Amino acid sequence: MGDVARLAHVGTMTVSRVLNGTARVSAETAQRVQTAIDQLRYRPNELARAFRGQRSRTIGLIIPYLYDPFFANCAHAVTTVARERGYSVIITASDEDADTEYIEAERMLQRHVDGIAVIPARSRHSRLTKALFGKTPVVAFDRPVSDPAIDVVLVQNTAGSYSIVEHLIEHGHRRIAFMGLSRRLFTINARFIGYRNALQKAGLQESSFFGCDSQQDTLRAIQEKLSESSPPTAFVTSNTLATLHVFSSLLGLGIKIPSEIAFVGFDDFELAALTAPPLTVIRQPAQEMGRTAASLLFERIERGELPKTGNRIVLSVEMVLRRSCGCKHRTDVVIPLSKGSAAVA
Amino acid sequence: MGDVARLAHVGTMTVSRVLNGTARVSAETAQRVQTAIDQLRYRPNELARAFRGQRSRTIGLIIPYLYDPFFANCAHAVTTVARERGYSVIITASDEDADTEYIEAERMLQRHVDGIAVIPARSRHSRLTKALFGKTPVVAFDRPVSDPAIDVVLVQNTAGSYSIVEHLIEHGHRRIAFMGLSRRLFTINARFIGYRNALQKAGLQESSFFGCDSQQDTLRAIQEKLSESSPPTAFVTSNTLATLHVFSSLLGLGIKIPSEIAFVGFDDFELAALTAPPLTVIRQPAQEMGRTAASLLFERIERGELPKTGNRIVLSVEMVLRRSCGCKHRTDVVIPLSKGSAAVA
DNA sequence: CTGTTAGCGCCTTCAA
DNA sequence: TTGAAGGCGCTAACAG
Repeated sequence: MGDVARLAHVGTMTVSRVLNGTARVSAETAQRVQTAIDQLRYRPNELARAFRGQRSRTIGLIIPYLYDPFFANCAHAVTTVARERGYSVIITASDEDADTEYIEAERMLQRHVDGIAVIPARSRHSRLTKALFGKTPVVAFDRPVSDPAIDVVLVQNTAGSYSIVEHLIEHGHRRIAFMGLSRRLFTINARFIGYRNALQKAGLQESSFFGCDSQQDTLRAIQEKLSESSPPTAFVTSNTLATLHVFSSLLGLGIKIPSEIAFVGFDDFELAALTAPPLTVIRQPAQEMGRTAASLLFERIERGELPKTGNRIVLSVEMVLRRSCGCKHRTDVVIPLSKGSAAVA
Repeated sequence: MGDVARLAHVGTMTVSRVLNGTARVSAETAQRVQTAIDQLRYRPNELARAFRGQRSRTIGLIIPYLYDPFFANCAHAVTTVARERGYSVIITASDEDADTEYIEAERMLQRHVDGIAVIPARSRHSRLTKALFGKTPVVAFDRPVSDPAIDVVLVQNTAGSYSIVEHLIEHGHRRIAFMGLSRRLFTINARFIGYRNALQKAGLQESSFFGCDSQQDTLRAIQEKLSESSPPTAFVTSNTLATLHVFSSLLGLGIKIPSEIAFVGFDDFELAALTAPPLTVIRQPAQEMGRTAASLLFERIERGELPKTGNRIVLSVEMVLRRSCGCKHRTDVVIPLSKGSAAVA
C-alpha cells in the first residue's frame, strides 16, 4: 500500500480512502491512486483488514456431512448468499460428532468469523451455547440446539410426516410401520411424532423400528415385522437413508409395491421419481432453508443484535405424490402443506 | 495476551512460546502460564497470527457446485484432510463459471490462504494460471487447467469409458450410442474419446449426442436415434445427469432394459443399484481424489515448492457390473481397472 | 531460559 | 480534502 501511495504521491490514508470510499477524495487524486493501484496490481491484504477492523467478512458453516445431498444443498445455498454479500465461508464437517463440532466452532471463533451457521450434531449432545459464542451471531438450522436463545430455522417435520401417514390411511391402510434411524436425531423424532399423531387420530396402533442405518439390520427388522400375525401393509421411512434401505429390502424380498406393501418416505431425492415404482415422499426445501438461515445470520451480523432473540422459523414442506403409495397419477402431483396444516411442526 | 502475561508474571513472548512450543520454557513457568490461560479462558487470535506470520493455516477450495454429490464427496475428503492437519477451509462454488471462479480465487488469495484446491470450471474458459497464484500452491482435480505448470489429479476417464464400451461389445452389441452433456467439459470429452477408441478398435461406427442437460432434449434425441434405419442397441452415458435423463427417457418409452436396449453409464451413484434394472457403471473414487488432491497440496505447502512442477496423478476407476448391461449376476461385481489398462487415461 | 524491541498492513483519530 | 501518528495481537530477532 505504501508503494501505491508513493507512486500516486499521496499518503497511505488516501489510498485507504479510495479503496473503501470512506471519505470524499477529489476526483483527480482518486484517479491517480486508481492508476497506481492498477499499475502495481495492488490488492489489499484482507487478513490485515480483518485483523485491524471489527469485521472479517467471513462466516463459519458447520454441517454433519458434506456428502449428504440434503446437507450439501443447504450448504450450497449458504455459500451462495454469502458470496452475494461479499463474504467468505469457512466450512467444516462435524461428522455428526458433538466434540468435533465444538472444537471446530471454537476454531472459527478464534478466526473471528462474523457469524456461524450450523446444522447441529445429534441434538442431545450438542454443546453449542449462546455463551460459547459471546457476541458472535449464530443460527442453527435443520435441527435446533439445546440453548433456546439461539435462532433456528426448521422445516415442518411433524406436520409433513403427519400428512403423509394420513395419506396412507386414506388409501385404506390400517397397519403402518415407521422405519427410522435414531430417535436421538431431532428430525427423525419429530417425524415419528407426526406419524404417531396421525395413527392416534385414526385410532390405529403404532409399530416402529429404529436402526435402519445398515442394510442388514433393516432387512432383518422388516422380515420380523412381516412375519407377525398381522403384519404392516405400509411402511413410512424417516429420511433418505432409511428409504434406501427399506426400499431395497422390500425389492430384495420380491414384494410388489404398492400392491402388496405401500411405501412412502420423508425427504425427496434426485432419483425418487425414477425408481420402480416412483416414490411418494415429503419434500423439504433444502436450499430455501440454507438461504433463510444465511439471511437471518446476516441480519444479525449487519443490523447488530436484534431485540428478539431465539427466533424460530418453520418452513413448509410439500407432499410429492407418485406411485409407491398406491396413487395412480401419471406424473408427480405436488401438494404444498401450508403452515396452518393439521399438525404444527 | 497481555493479561495472561501479567497474571503469570511473565512477558508476552513467554506466553507466545508456551502456546507454540517454539522454544524451551521451564516447566514451572510454563505451568504458571498455562494456569493463567485457563483462568482467563484465553484463546489466541488466529487472525493476528496469520497476519503476523507467513501461514494462515487456511486453504481455499473451489468447486463448480456444492450440491453435486460427486463434487460434494470430493469436498468432504478435502475438508477432512484439512481438519486432520489443523487447517481451515474456505469454500466456494464457481457455478461452473470461469469469471466467478477467477474472482473467488483472487478473493482467497487476498485472504492469504496457504494453498488452493480447485475443480476448474469448464476447462476451455478457466482463467486460472500459475501466474495468478504466484507463490501460493495450487492443485486442480477432476479436470485439468490450461496452464500445464499446475498440478492435477484426475481419474481414468478415457480408460474407464473404453472398458465399459468394450464390455458392451462383448455382450454382442454393434451399434452403441454415446449420450453426453458437452464435449467442452474435459471429463465428458475424455470419456467420449474412450468410447470412440473402443468402437474404432472393434471396427464399429460411432453415434453420439451431446446436450443431455435437459430431460426433453434427451428424450427427443433418443427418439430420433431409435427411429433411424439401424438404431442403436445400447447406450452409454457420460455422467450421472446424462444417465438420469437417458434412463428415465428409456423407461418413459416403455423400453425393456437390457433385453431391448442395453444401458451403461459413467459415474456411480447411491441409487444405481436400486433402479430397475440395477445400472452397470464406471465408479470413480471421489473421496480418494479429494484426499489425494489435498495431500498433494499440503506437500507443496509444507515442504515448499517441490522441484518437479506440473504433477499429473491419475487414479484408477472400477467397473461395477449390475444388470442393465445384460449381465446376469445376482449382486454387484466390481472389476478394478488397473493403470496398465487398455487405454491410458 | 526469558524479556525487549520492532513491525506485519491496515484504518481510526486527530490535526492541518 | 489530505496527512501523520499510533496501535490492533502476535512473533522474529536479538539481548540479557
